[in-house]
Amino acid sequence: MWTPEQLHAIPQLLLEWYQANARPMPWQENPDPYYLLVAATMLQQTQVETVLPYLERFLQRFPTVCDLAEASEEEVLRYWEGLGYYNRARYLHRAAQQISRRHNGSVPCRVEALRQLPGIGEYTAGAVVSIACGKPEPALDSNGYRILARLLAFQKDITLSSSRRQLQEACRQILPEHAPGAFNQALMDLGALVCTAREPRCLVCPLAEQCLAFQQGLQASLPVLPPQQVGEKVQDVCAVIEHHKRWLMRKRTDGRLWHGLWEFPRVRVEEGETLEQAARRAASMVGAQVDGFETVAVVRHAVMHYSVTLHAIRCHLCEQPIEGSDTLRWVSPKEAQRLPLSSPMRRVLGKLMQTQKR
DNA sequence: CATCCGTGGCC
DNA sequence: TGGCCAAGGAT
Repeated sequence: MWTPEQLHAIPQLLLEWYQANARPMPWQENPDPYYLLVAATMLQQTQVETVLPYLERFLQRFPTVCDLAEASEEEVLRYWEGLGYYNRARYLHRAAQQISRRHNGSVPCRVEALRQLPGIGEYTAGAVVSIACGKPEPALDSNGYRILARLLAFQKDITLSSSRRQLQEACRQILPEHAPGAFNQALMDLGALVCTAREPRCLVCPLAEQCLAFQQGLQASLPVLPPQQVGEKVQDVCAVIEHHKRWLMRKRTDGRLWHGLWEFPRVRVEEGETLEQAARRAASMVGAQVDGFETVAVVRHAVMHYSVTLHAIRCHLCEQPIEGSDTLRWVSPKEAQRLPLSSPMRRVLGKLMQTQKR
């Protein structure tokens, strides 16, 4: 796999580059395992610049494992709102509760123990133990896989589990025992700053001389990735059901998209269906009969491979009132603002509040 | 192994 | 505007 020359030169050159070019991270002063656990979880599929303000707010509110374990899921989600992948927040919350009970409130520093916890995979466990505990474990993220694939001119799809295993093994062979945390972070910083997905800056790369892809002029066509799905355009409607200046909101509990977040009852517009018909269907989903439809907001957003136009349609409750429950509430505008919402639903609420003022 | 889960920035 | 991408993990 590696030539003897690469085996020695790569970790050396990478660590030297890292000493001069490391991006400052808030945990560098105090690499606490709990801090790293929260940070690594937030950083899953999410860029550093996006995470940092969330991380600060989150740790200020939940400074210890126990603070997080004792909080309500709804409050945890409120602090996660806007970061996406909300299962991460719910798993982290549960992990904190398990650490509280089974590990006396201190985050374990063994990969096998961490991997038992919900939401913690190979990357997150490796990041925590290597950075917070100095243990020689790889922490390969998409940056690491991309860099290793280019260094080795690796020709197979790097998202295959067989490829991942090979690249993890390759990483172990060059992982320095004395500085695993710095090495792992160096891979991520090099991937973010130099060995980028598009237009890698090979002319300033410390590993250019060791990189088989660069030598063969393949850096732009590696790594090999699977073909991706084509985007689909869809229309959604949410029903803003009003009654005595309150709105009927429901909590999503389908275990899928936006699980645990609140919304105005929402449906996908079906083929041949009008927006008003869809609004009736959204209302009937929570047992409400409505009339008096008026579009109050149109919000465009993207979810995964869908491109969504969300129409918020205000309507009035007719006939008997609807009973609230754990997952259904009549809320004042002020109460609505305090609920955890998805980003598009937060924008709908913002427009509603604007029109309310006038 | 395939699919699902968010969002914002960039070009 | 639309596609791509980012400190992945669960089912």
